[in-house]
Amino acid sequence: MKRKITLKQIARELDVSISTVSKALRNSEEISADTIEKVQAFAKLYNYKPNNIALSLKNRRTKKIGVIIPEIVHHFFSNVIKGIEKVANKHGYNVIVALSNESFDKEVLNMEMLANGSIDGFILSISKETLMLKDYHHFRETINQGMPIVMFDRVVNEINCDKVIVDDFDGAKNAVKIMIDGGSKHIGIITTKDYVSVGSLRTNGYLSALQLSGITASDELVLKVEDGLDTEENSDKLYKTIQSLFDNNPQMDGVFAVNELFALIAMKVAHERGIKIPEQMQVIGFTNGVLSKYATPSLTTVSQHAQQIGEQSAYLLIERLEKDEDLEEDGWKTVIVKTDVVERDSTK
Amino acid sequence: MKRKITLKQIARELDVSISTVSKALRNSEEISADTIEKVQAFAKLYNYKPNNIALSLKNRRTKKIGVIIPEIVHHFFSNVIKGIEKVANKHGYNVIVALSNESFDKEVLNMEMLANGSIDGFILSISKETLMLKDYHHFRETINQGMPIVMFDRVVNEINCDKVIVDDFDGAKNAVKIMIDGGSKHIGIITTKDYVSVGSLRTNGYLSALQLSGITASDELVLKVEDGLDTEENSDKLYKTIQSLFDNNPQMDGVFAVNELFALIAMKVAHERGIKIPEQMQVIGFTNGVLSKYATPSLTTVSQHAQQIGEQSAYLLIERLEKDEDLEEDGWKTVIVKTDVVERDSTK
DNA sequence: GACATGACCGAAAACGTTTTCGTGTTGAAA
DNA sequence: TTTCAACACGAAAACGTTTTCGGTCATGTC
Repeated sequence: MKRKITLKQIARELDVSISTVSKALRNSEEISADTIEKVQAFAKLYNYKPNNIALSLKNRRTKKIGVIIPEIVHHFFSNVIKGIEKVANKHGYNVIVALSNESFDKEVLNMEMLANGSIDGFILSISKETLMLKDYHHFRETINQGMPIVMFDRVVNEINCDKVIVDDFDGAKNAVKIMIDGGSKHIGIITTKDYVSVGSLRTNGYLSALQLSGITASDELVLKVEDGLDTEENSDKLYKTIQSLFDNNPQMDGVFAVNELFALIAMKVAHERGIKIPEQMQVIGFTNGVLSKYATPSLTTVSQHAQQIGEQSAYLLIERLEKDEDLEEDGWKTVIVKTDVVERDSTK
Repeated sequence: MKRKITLKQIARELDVSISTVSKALRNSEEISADTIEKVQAFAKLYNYKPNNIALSLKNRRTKKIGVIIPEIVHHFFSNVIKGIEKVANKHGYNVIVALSNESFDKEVLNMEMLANGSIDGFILSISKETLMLKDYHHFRETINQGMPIVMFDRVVNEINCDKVIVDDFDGAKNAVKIMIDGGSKHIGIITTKDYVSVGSLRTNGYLSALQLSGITASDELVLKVEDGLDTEENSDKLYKTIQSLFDNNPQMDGVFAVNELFALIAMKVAHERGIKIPEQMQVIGFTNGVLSKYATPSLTTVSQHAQQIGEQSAYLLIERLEKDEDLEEDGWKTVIVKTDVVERDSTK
């Protein structure tokens, strides 16, 4: 098995020094035209590419950004990454993705693997388990060692760093308001446990919208889905949980779900029970993915502009990376990206 | 901004040599218990972690696997990655993901970025654009430079490497047979252009099933969707294309779609036209993701055992990586992972 | 007292780059 | 012939590790 060719090999082959080869390849003024041509021809022939590892070691920077996301399958994260890549590539950075699968251990592990030299900075969204455990030591350590972090979507106040978030509260409030305007009186919400920051923010937005319209909230109508139920294995349990929301609230005429999956299942349950959407029940989801568009009926959603979130995150990180090293430490920014409600056929 | 602590700094601080520190940290016999304790305590205090870049350079291996996939959002790829990670982690490897977004240029770019030192080997699924252009030079070059590649799902005969594929032909054949057994006489297929290998294999399976049952195939019933229509921006065009399949074939009573999205849209179109599923039309998709399960009605699919595909790919790659370098070159393996039909409510 | 034996530690090379500084060889000016 | 710049190139250090090969002691043995 052949190895990649190195400067040293080229040098030996052409009977010049390593330095000469290096300079020739970068068209240095110091090297004669003859030598430059000779070296470049040889390098091209053997398809020489500088070894990135050696370069990283020498420059103490990799020009790579590490992205850690909880789940790869959500359309939201996919678009965030698209946004990150767009900005990163424009600035000469590459993007590397690792997954936490919503697990604390994997998050820590993957961060350690990348932090020790593989990348220059992180863009990440915190896993559910981490949020539940409230153990943020790995973020602190990473930052302490001089590696910047930008958090998006699922952020946490306890850590000082740049952040990009969505106006979850207002987004939820607007969505619920639309349902109220459409005539819904008994609106249920399918959300996550409160430790997921965006979940609780959206829940509060929901409550606020109800209050503004003089509707008294009912605990019965609030379903906080336990963690781990949104995996393939536990899908039946999730299904039953949502069915019970319908069982407990026969008068329910609207559902606000904090993600696409929850909304889809709610529509499926409604369909099974002969509840007509949107006539007898309106449904709105959060996150504007493909599922919403192709659901039957198509789902009204709160769109998050995921790509924009990615772009903003990349900007913040690169700005910090390119800034003069030991300048002022603080001045962490938090960028808020607005949401829009995309109305489709699941609302009136 | 603090930098990560290095062996050299520890050595200076403790007034010993770098070698001593290195050995002490690895509990070498050569070092006295006193020194070991002193060094380890200091290292722990300052949270010393060896610099992976330096290690990679020295060892000429990174213990990292690079995965390149066309699209992050498909449940299929998500599960493949899960499988890869499972096996990789068990063998002490880490996994790094990069996206091609179905683009040839990004595929080449990302491979180059990872190939030059960042990883030990690739596991990848070829982008549609690459398949269309039939330009495989980047795969050849990578392999020539001694970096092994394992291809999965979308593979290509022109390249010699280990491969993991699905029995697309048989899977499609079985699926169509189920619809025929269920009474469908005019079965349409929504597939991709032929250069996507799995697309054409599935098309052939469909044709074979028809032939076996004495049904003559009709060109009208075969819809080969153009590339690029399955992105968010072009979703309307895709929609219209599928509508035209219905328009051209009013007698159609069955649809076989080569992916989840196509199947979902077909169901949506059927629903709009008042066609009852499965009574008046049966639908089967390929790939068993969440969408199928939660569609209304739930979708019968050909399940691909994505995780198993990932595991097999990782096994093949690691086996090759750990093998004695300059042993026999060839003997490329192709592993076939079987499919199963998961029957749900969209078939009788 | 000479010598071997361990115990403990350090110097240096190597991985592949880039870059700074130095050095030798020209040809021309003095 | 000497001197000096310009030109073309090489040596070496540095990035952070691991590992091989010695080296320096003190101790024990005869």
